[in-house]
Amino acid sequence: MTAAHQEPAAPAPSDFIRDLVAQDVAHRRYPRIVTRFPPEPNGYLHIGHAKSICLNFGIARENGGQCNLRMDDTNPAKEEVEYVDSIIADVQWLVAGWADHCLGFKPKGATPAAVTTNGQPDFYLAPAPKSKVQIPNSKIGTEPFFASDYFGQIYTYAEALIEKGRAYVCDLTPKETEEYRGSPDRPGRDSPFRQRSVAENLDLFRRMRAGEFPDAARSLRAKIDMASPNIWLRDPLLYRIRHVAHHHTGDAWCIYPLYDFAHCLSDYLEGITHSICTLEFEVHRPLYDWILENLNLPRALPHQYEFAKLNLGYTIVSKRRLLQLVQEKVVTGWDDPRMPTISGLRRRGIPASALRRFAATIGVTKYDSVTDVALFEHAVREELNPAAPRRLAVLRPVKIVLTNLPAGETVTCDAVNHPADPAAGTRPVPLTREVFIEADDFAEVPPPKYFRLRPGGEVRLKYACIIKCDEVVKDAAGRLVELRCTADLTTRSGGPNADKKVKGTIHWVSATHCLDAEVRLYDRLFTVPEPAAAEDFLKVVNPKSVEVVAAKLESTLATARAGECFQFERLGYFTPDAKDSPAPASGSRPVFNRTISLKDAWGKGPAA
RNA sequence: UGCCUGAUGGUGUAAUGGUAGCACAGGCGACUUUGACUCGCCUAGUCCUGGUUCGAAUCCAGGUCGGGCAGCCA
Repeated sequence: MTAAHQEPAAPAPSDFIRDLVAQDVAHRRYPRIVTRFPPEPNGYLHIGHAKSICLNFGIARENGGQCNLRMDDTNPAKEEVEYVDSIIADVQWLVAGWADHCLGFKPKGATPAAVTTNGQPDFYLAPAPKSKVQIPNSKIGTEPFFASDYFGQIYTYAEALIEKGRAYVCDLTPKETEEYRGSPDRPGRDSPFRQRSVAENLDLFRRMRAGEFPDAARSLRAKIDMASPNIWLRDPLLYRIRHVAHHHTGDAWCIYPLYDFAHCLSDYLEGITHSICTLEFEVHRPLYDWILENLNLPRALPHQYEFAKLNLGYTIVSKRRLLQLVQEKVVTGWDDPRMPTISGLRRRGIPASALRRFAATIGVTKYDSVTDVALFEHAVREELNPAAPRRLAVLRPVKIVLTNLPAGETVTCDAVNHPADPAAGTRPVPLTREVFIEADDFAEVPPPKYFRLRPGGEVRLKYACIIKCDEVVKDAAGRLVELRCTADLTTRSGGPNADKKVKGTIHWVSATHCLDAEVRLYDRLFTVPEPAAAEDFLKVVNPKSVEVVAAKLESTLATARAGECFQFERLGYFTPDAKDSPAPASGSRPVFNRTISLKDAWGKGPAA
């Protein structure tokens, strides 16, 4: 984006969660609103996470609060630092210029501090001062929150539960545990180890921690109710034994807390007020509350709220399946521009503001829906249209010889940089004897209502003049070689016949001044509206999701850099590829990605 | 057949007992040196059956249909 672009002055969004937050604010139930975005670092963030980020950061922003970025890293078997790095980069990019002042990071290495709250011992981990939030990853700087930084504290809470008789060490095997749990319509049975003494539980739990037992030999369980209609209240597991190194804590632990135990406590330790998650955690909420309520915690407790995650048409929004696409090399990586990952979308040229606009458009509800991709595409065009400078580029060139223009002569034309913004100015584009036009813009046998170039017909070269097609030259095989046309220079802007009307105006570039480039044209990755519902989603991958063309660009595009977005007139929005673009001035062909085509009422489909 | 939860045009949503509105998509038209943008007009909806009420998308009851939950995943 070359032009600074402000967030649209839209009315503050409203939804059922924001309404609840507003009530809590009105009743002063918390000193400050604190939310969190808690991804597990086992994959890259995608557009569904973008919805959640916009919700959590949006609420923080609208209430003068803060939103902590927290790695929910309690399962070392699946997690990697590559993922934590990508998550940090993606969140910062998405939030930049919008809610970075709300982004909660902690001082590097910080863990919850012992404090006294209302005369009671307590633990709390404050975010870093705002001034330092901008420099994550430096040695003395800040970093995201990590659930794994709370393992010590969580362990202490586990012992507290044991001492209260609310948790016990269970020796059932995983298989037996499943059998004892019962089923949704059949109550479970008590574990034979349920009545162990506090002393024995404490001893066993400490020995679990000390590494005396092999994986899965024992577990720590909450003692709640094996007959509960809610499966998650049937003595859920709190801790499991896993002799595995952790990406953040190394070999410090061989027992790891499960999500249900770690999450609510992480929220509490960070002073989270509103813990917002997706619908599948609804049945876990009673457990979330049970754990916190059974620990006599002195500060106000966080509460969990659930919303429907995003489902997008023609798209897969599932880390597991996205990982499959990467592993099976259906795409080139997590940041392939066809991927709905935040890094893929960014590389594709989608601005962060478009993701935010999209999030605001779809709102937040508990209704499980499939959002039409058209809503997303609209948000992208809404952001790009006012911001993207216009350029001329020909994707599938056809040569035109302007027979009345001498070779070597250059007619300099003025092209406007943005039709809606005179301040963007103009740039010179050279008209020469040989130019390229789009293959689509000539039809030897035009269909009805076709108003571009045809044999004997006239068309305007945008910003230049009207030309007439005198002759169609073909080779022996009948393939089009070139079009021989005459240019009517009196129809140039400012010329005596400038106002002459022709039905069509087409884009073009000078054959002698243009730049060769590789342009990648992307289409949807799947051929069906709901690939997630397909028997095998890999079988509905669109075989034509990318097409690479050798294009001719106006020479001013030589200095374009990744991150900048241009509208190639009549075609769509394009951006230099951040990974494959050659170094500037290297002389190699630049590589552009098509972010999105222009709407096309004529072709009724993706342009070009 | 257990528990939790939801249902408003094709899609996403608003209306919080008082005129069912907005956006997208679709259609028609105006404008146009982008078949874009912009502008105007149009199409199209409260899951069903009862009940409460002067008045129900909203409250109540019963149904129907959808989603979620039985990992030592999150």
